[in-house]
Amino acid sequence: MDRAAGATDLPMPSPTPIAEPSTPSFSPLYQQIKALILQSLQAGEWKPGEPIPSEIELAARYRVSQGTVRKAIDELSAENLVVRRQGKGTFVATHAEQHVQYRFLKLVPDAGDPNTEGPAERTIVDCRRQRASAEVARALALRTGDPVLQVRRVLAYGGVPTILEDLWLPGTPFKGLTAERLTQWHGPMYALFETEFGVRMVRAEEKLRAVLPDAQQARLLDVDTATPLLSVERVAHTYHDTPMELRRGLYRTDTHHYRNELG
Amino acid sequence: MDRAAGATDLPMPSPTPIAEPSTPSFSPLYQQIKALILQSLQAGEWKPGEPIPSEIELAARYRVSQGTVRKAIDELSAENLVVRRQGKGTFVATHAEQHVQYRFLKLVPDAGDPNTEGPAERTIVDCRRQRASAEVARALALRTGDPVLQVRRVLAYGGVPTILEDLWLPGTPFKGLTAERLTQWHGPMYALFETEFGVRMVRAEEKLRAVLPDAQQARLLDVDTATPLLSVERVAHTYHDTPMELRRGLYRTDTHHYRNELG
DNA sequence: CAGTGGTCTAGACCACACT
DNA sequence: GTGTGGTCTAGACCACTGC
Repeated sequence: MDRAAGATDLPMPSPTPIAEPSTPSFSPLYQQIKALILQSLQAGEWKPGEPIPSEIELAARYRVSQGTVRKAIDELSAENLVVRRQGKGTFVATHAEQHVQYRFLKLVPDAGDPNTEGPAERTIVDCRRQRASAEVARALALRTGDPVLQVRRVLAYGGVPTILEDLWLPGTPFKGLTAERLTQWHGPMYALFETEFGVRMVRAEEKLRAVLPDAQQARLLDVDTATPLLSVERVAHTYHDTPMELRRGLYRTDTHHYRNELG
Repeated sequence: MDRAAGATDLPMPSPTPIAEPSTPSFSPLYQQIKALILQSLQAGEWKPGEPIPSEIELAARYRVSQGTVRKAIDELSAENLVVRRQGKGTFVATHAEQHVQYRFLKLVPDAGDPNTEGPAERTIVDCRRQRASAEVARALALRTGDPVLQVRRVLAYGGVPTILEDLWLPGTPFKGLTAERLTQWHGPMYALFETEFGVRMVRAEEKLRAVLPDAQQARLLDVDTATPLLSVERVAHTYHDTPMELRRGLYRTDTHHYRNELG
């Protein structure tokens, strides 16, 4: 069913937006608008932290009613791609904001709230360019042998090493990322990815397992090899579900736990 | 700011619903409607799986526009308390539905999708009434010594014991729950809670840790005591965030893993 | 004050499911 | 066809922000 309409009547809207790029399929108007906004988001038309145009402006731009734009933004907001602030505007979400910092880190101390714990002490153990193994290539949608960047780091709380992480990043988007850059950066790593490389992590999935560390891992976390650790394998995605990071974490769960909400 | 209004003008709505019970505070109209619907839900006015009144009916009942009811139901739907079905109606959500069965179980097989795995083989190891320890009482918002029901069971997949669970349930709402009832029931345990005891689990939070089993736990899971296991402590809540179940699970993660989505 | 998002209404039409 | 939820519009007013 085509929705094309000769807009002659007044209450008869023209549900076909004049669309800047062309949208292929047919779905509710607000979904099309959402897709268009998403494109602009991905294209970097508005940067993280910046306001996007007001609902009225967007309604005019796409030739739809404000209510339709509203519903599109509602969904983007529900997906944490955008943040609404009454009286001010709608802003591109960012990992740099104080409120939602470390959104993807679910490890919290057993006692006391995560905010009083203070930031982790970070140590970059290793940072090297290399070629993607088959496994890494699959996770990052690359080809085996493509250049990747591997980072290994330790996070400690109150002097106690608690998290050991290995990261793999696709080489091309992260050209220029060095151990020094990582060391000097203060704040969430994903915020650095945004500001320095224009890569915004939007969604991630994790696989959790209980494992024993090998000798090297045990040493870095200051535990013995019989201490069970929480293994967290994460694939983080940017817009359009493009995988952009593989992360393997080992968490000590003697003083912390992984907190999860089930809706 | 009071919203009371003498509805004389036409486009001037009367945002104060005639409200059946009285709603205490002041919030957007649709929030008040949502709260009213929630009350009916909790009171069991409509049972799980049954349709709630149509949007038009509810709009008439509460003296608001359909759009306002719609927004209220939108939120209830987003919170999985209610399920909309186009052309049919809006239904009270239930754990008995095929599609969202085992919504709270995040353990999935490493290979193959969870649906082909088939249902777990369930074994009730223990089921007894006893008095709440301080710890259990705190989790369930009871007093120490209050009657509780404790259940221990093992879930196996393809003959391999994979999950060992201890459950604590408040004694009063679950009066009459026996090992026999549990054994004879086929389907999700939360579905049994709904149909037999009118307790609908709505939300839960979990704390995950990597641990080693004690001798008895190891035996029940057919592993040795050096095998790291995923410990999952869950508190499940019914309406209004009332805790109704404490569950401690031990998951084998050699063939399965705990899958989590980060938005 | 003007501009933004947030709420509410009213009415039209569409898509879907029963009967 | 009737009734349900789903989409879209238009317009009014409210609440918050910042000039």
